Amino acid sequence: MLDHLLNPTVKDATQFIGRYKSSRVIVIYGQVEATYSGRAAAQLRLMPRLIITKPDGVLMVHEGYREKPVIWNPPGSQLFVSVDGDVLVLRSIRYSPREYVTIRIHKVYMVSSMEIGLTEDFKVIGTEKDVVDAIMANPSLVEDGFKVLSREYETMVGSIDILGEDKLGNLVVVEVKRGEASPEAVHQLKRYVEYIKGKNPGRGVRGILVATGISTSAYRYLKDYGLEFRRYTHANIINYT
Amino acid sequence: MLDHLLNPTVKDATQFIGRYKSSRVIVIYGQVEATYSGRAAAQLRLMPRLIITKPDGVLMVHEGYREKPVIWNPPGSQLFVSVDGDVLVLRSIRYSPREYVTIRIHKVYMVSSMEIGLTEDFKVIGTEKDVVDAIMANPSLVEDGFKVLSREYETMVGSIDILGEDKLGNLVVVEVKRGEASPEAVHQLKRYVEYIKGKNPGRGVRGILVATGISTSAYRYLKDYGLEFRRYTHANIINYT
DNA sequence: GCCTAGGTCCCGTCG
DNA sequence: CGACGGGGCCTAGGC
Repeated sequence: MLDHLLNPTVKDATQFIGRYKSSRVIVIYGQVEATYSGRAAAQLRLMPRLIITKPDGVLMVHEGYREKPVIWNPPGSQLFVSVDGDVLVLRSIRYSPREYVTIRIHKVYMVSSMEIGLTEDFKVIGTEKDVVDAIMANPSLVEDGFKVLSREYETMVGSIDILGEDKLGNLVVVEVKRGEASPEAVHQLKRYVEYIKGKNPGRGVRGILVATGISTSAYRYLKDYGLEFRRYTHANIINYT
Repeated sequence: MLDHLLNPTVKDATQFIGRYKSSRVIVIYGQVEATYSGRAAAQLRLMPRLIITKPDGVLMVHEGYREKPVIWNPPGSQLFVSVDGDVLVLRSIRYSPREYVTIRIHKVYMVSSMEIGLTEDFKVIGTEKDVVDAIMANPSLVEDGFKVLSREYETMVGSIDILGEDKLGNLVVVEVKRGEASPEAVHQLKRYVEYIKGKNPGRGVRGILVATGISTSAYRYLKDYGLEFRRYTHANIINYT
C-alpha cells in the first residue's frame, strides 16, 4: 500500500518513480534545483525541497512556507524521469499552453508513494450558486415583490446572474457575490445595467448588488452610479438550499 | 535532517507532529476524514489521503488528483494536535476570516518531516510589471512618438497602468495584460477612458490595450468602444527588462 | 478545443 | 490591519 525508499541510489529512485508515476501519488524529499519556462519563467537554486507528483500529471515543488508550490505543472501535464550522471531529472511538459518544468534532484532523502483516490461527489456548501439558488426559490430575499425573469441572462457584456422585475414594473439587474463585494463587482453590475437600459429605452432599470458585505470604496462607486446594495447573511440563505 | 515514523502509534505520531509543527514541513499519509467550515463548508469521508503542514500554519489535505488541496487553511493559521481515542486529530484555525479545519486520522501509515527553507529572492520573469517596466524604458513599444505622463495613475474607478500622450497631443490610456486579453480587460480600459474623457473635456483621449493576444469577443468589444489593441511578444519586452 | 466566470481563490503591495 | 488587483492563477461549465 505504502512504499518508500530512504536515501536511495539515483537508479533505484528513478525506477521507483517510473513504476508509480501514473498510478500513485509520489512524495520526494530532496536536494533540488528547478526551472520553469512557458508563459513566464522562473528558476530555483539548489536547496532542500518537497516534490509531489500525481497520476493526473500534477507536478509540484513546495518550499517551507506558502500554500502554493513555487514551481508546478497542472493536471494533464506529462512527466518524464531520467538520470544525468548522479542527478535524478524530472521533466514535465504541459501542452496547452506550452510550459516546461525541469527538476534536478542532486540528493534524494526519501521517496514514497501511495495510492490515493478522489472524492467524486465532493461538494462545497456556500458558493455563489447556492445564493442564486436560494433567491430563485425565494425571490423576496432580493426585495419584497421581486419577480425573477431569467437566470444567467446572456448579454453582449457578460452574463447577468438574475434579471427580474420589481413590483412597479422596473427591470432589475441582480449581481450576486458570495462574500464581500469589491469595486470590481460594482463595475460589473454597472455594465449590465447600462446594457439593459440601452436595450429597453424608456423603461426603468435598477441594479442591485447582493452580497454579505461591501467595501467602503465599492459602496461609494455603487452610490455614485445610482445602484443599490442588499446584504444577505448565511442565515437568510440556508433555509432555501 | 529527515525524520519519519512508519505505522506509528497515535501517541508517537502526536508527539512527532507536536515536536516539528512549528519548525518543519510535515507530510502524513493516512486514513483521513476531514471537515471545513468558515466562509463556506465542506466534508470528506474516510479515505487514504496526503496531509501536509508547514511552519507558517499552512495545512493541506490532498487527494490523488488535482493541483489544489481539497481542504486547507492558508498561512497564518494555527495548528493544534490532539488525540481522541485511537484517532489523531488535527485542528486548524484561521482567524481572519474565521475558518476551521478538523482532520481526523484513523490510521497513520507514515509521518515524515524535514526542515525546508524559502527562496527569499524568488522572482518570476514575464509578469505584468515586467511589461510595464519595458514600456517605461521604451515608450515606443506602445507606438511611435508615445510619451509617458504617469504610471499607476490613480482614478476614482481604478488605477491606470500607464497614462501618456501621443504625438498629436491626445491623452492615451494604456492598459497592460501579461497574456491574452479578456473582455474584462477591455471593460477596464473603457472605464478608464471614460473617466479621463470626463476629466478632460474637449481633449482627445485614446485607449490602447497592450497584450500578447486578445480573444475574439474581447476584440469585438474593443472595436465597438473605439479602443485600440497593440500586440507585444516576449521578444519585444525582453530587451528592456 | 477555446472561452467565460467563480474561487474557502492565494498572494503581494500599499494605504 | 484591511483593501485592492494580479496570477504561469486553477477549475468547472458551455459552446
